[in-house]
Parts: sequence; structure tokens; C-alpha cells
Amino acid sequence: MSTKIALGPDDQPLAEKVVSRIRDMLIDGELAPGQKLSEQQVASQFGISRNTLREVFRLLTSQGLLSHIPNRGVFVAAPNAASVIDIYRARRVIQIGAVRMASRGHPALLRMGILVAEAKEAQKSNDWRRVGTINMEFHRAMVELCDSPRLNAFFEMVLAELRLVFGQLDNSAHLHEPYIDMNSILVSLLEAEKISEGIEQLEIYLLRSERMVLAALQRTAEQKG
Amino acid sequence: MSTKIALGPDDQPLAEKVVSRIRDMLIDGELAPGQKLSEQQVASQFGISRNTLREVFRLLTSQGLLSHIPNRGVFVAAPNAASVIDIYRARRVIQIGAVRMASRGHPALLRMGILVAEAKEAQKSNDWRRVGTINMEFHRAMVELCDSPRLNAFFEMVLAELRLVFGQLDNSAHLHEPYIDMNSILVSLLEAEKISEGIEQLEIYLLRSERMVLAALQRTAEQKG
DNA sequence: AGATCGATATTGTTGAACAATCTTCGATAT
DNA sequence: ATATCGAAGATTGTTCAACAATATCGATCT
Repeated sequence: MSTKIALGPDDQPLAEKVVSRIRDMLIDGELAPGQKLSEQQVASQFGISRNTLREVFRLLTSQGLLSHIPNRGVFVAAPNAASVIDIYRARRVIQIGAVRMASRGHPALLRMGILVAEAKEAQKSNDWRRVGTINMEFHRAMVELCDSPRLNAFFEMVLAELRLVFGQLDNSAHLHEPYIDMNSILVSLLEAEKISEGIEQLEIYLLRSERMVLAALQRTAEQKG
Repeated sequence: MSTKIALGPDDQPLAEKVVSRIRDMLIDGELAPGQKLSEQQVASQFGISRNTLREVFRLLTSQGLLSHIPNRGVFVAAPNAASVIDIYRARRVIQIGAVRMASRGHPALLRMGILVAEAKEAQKSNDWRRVGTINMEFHRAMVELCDSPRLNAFFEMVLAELRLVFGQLDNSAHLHEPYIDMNSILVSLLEAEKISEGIEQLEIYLLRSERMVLAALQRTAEQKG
């Protein structure tokens, strides 16, 4: 059980690297929500000591990706409907606030435009995985309209948690396809400084996206009994 | 150097307790920004092992209260003007979003009303420390208008960081006095469902508060050379 | 004064150990 | 058969001691 995983060069602390590594695994859906992570097992899997792993777990727990129950252990966070609703509530506050600050020529707005173009490219080549990734980046860029590192970091956390849910979904289909056009429209509105209409468009997106995630979540919940 | 500090009953993990303890010390200004926290020294001060303390440090670092420089150590975060500006940027987004959701009879709005009354009481008895505490709680309550645990948690973090700055300021004077009336007006507006005017009032508050903190920060920076 | 180099202290990480707590599972009683 | 209880085993919580890697400091040299 000691299939020590390669961890790359040693410029940043070991714990940080393992944090990134596990976060990626969580986001890619390689670990099932609710699954228990045994200290001994995971430590040997990554070839690190329990003490170091505990630092890693503390970090990921504080970011909502793991959940820690004292004396019971650490588990992969299992977002439920309530979590999803809360996540979208937070998204509305942050992202509407961001759109409100949009101004022509803002680097983040330019980036949003580029990402829409890239999404259309990926759509043409039926690369749905890439469409999904680009969509995430699109919304990250949107929050960068605020020019606030703290808001960026928080939004990053929220998105990571949301991806925990996405990781469980059937990713094969056109999950993100309908959003390409919506994003495109939003960019046009913002470039024309039509803020209110932009907000409206964003709210349409968020509502639709929220419903989709909730429905998918319910489906997987039913599958598991 | 081993003045082991009392840590109370043992129902929650040791690390969590020390996290709270150190957070309180930071917020109360008992540790100077920029000050180095030696692992060995702090560990023996709290009567815990280095390994456990490292978990504590990781937590507090991820919350922005400490700053960790690999191979150099852990330091008390030293928010500068840029940090303060960013904090207020985040506050605007979150709190304006919160006020926008205010509705008559919302528990958080009721609580805001009660806190204003309590602040006026504290003002009468010249209890400025209490006025400051109540003001913090007032804004916490405001964010609770969103009904979002995640936004609450994030705002809590931001506020803690801000208090790091406040901890350094001369707390003797009427720092928070002018805000009592502004808070009172805001509650009245929201209870009358005058959202736009409420937002305006909040923006006035935030701008004034930001200027005050920035000015005070600059003063202490000058003092230290 | 400024650069160089080695001695010292601190951080990063590990492994082993033990107490406290949880889980499992069989024995017993109903 | 079901429920209860308790002991054995496993896991977490925490400490300690050690060592490598890195940073800090001071003395020395130019």
C-alpha cells in the first residue's frame, strides 16, 4: 500500500506540495465525498510522515474541502443541497459586486473576452472538459474585476468546493455548453458599460447553473440510495 | 521561559484551543505586527509540542493573521495600507450585498437595532472599549442578512485582520463614537425598506472608517520611523 | 566599511511511542 | 433472534528526540 507518489522538485515546503496534490485529486473527483482519509494510509501513500500530513489536513479542512471530526478522523467534504445553495448565495454577492465594478478596458474584462473566444474554439472541437475548465476561469476572471486579492482567494475557495460536487457528475455531456453564449452576452454588455443588464444576465446564469447542480446532485444522491 | 498558560477543560482538541487563544491575543493587540513567533518559544509558552503548534500556525496563517515565510519562520501579520484598502474593498462588496438583502423583520436586522441601542447605552457610560466591540458585532450582524455561513466566515476573517490593525491603535479616544449615529440611521433606513439610501449610508460609513484606519496606520508607521 | 566564512540557532521532517478515544465483535442476558 | 455489554484492536491526539536543510550572527580578512 506504499505506492509513493512523485512530488516534484523541492523548492516549496513538502506540506504545501501535498496540499496542492490532494486539492487537485479532490477537484478531479478522484476521492469520493464522505470517504474517510486514514492518516496512516494517506501518509504512506504520499510518502510523508503523519505529523506533516496533519498540517496538510488542517489546511484543507479550513478551506472546506475536508471535514474533520475530532477523534473520528478526516473525511472528504460531502456538499449537500444546503451547501450548494449557500455557495450560490455567496457567488451572487461576490460576482454581482464584481460586475458592478466592470469598466471598459479593465484587464479582467479583456481576459473574460478572450476566454469566451477560447470556449467557442473548444466547443467546435467538442472538447467539453476544456469548456468546463475555461468556464471556471471565466468566473475567476470576473471576480478579478474587484481588484481584491482577498475576494479572489475567497472565491477560489468557494469554486473549489463547487468543483467537489462537479467531480461527481457525469462530465461526458454538454454540461457547460449553454453557458458559452451567456458568458459571451455578458461580456458584450459589460464592454458597452450596460451594468444593470449585465447583472441581470449574470443572475440568469447563476440561477440556471444552481438549478443544474442541484438537480444533478439529487440524481447522484438517489443513485446511492 | 515555561510560564505554561492555562488552557481550560479538554473537550475540544488542543490545537483548536490554542488557535482561539492566539487569535484572541492577536486581536487584542498583545502581539506586535511583524513580530517573529519562534516555534520553540511559543510551544513552551503554551505547554504544547512543536508539532501541535505547527498545526496551529498553519491554521492562523491560512486565515491571514500570521504570515509564514518558508525556512524563516512565522510572523504576526503586519497589514499595511494596501491590506487596509483591500480589506475595505472586500467589505464594500460583502456588506453592500448584505444590505441589499435586508428585509423588515429579518432576525439580523432586529439584532442590528438592538446593538445600536446597546451602543448608545455604552456611550452614555463612556465605555469606549464596549462601543468598539458592539460596532464590530453590528457589522457582523449586517452580513448575517445574507443568511450565508460561508460569507459570515469570510467576513469574520476579514474583520479579524482589521482588528489586528486596531489592536495597535490608541483605543482610549472616541474612535467609534461617530459611527453610533450612522449605524442608527442605517437601521432606520433598512427598517423602512429604503435600500438605496441604506447603501448610500453604508458607503459613507465605510469610506470614513477606511480613512480613519489609514490615517491612524500612517501615524503609527511614522512613530516607528 | 564591506565581503567571506564558519559556528550556532531555527525550521522542516521523520519515526517511535503512549494516552485517549472510537470501532468491532463476540459473549451474555432477555 | 435481538439487544446489551465489555474487552480487544485500531485510529486519532500528542509528545519527544533526532537529524538534515536553511538561515542568522559574529569574527575575520581585505
